[in-house]
Amino acid sequence: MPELPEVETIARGLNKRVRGDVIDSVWLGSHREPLKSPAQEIAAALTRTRIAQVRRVGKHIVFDLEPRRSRNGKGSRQWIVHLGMTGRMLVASPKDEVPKHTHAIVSLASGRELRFVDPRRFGRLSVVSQPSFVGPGTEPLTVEADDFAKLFRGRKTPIKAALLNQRLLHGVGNIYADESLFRAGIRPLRQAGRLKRVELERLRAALQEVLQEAIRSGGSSVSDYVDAEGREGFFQLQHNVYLRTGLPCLVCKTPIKRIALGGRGTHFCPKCQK
DNA sequence: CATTTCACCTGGTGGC
DNA sequence: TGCCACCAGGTGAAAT
Repeated sequence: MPELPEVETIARGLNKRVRGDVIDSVWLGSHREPLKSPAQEIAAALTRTRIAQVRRVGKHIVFDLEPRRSRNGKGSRQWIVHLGMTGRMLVASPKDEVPKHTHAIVSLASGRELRFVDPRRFGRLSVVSQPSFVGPGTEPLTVEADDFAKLFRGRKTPIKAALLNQRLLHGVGNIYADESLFRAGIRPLRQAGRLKRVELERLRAALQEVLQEAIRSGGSSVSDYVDAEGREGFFQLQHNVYLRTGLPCLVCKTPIKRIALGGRGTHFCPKCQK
């Protein structure tokens, strides 16, 4: 569900609301899919730790946990949450009704709860103990021109597929790949390695603009997405191509085309994008 | 390696 | 109303 702007919005909201709070106890549901390690291990690693901060890395929410001051403490850990397609991470009150598909409830010393809800169960919870969690790829918001160009050098795959590859740029998903290619005037099927330097620079600028604007709008709520407080984003109102199949291009009125690329719906304007 | 395809899930929508 | 096909912010394993 959520891409970089949505995860950024959620992580900022969580950081604001639960930074400094202490995890008292953890309940995990019976479905195995959302857990990357045994429930016991995850619950044990989280229980009685303080949340030092919450941040985003790629599409992951990272809770930096302060080490417990016990003799056998293993040092600092991170609780890593990936929301998959339909995951939500919500700050709630224990009095609030627990929605269907709730897979984890983390009770905080402040009396509130963190709830992980995910109907499709593509999301994942894990705990790592590296000092700093680094994502699979390069951060799109800050990547510079030379590094950006280098990522695509020699690649025969379509540029859209390359944008979705988390080992290259992490955080870009289907909405913002389509939207940034539209803004850059580049067709999704163009071979990544054959893009000219000026096109790559247009693409980098377009991608960073569209991600920043989406963060300012609190993300795109297409179906499930809400932030940590349960509020929808509104960047979907500014989409130029995503899910606009057959509708007139907002620039030239040509109907927006939809193709399947690597199993993902891909939307573009056949006239504006070359 | 790089690239492509498909399975993993539930739920909403639209056609008949 | 029901049934069915298709679609959906994502990955990761297996095949090519």
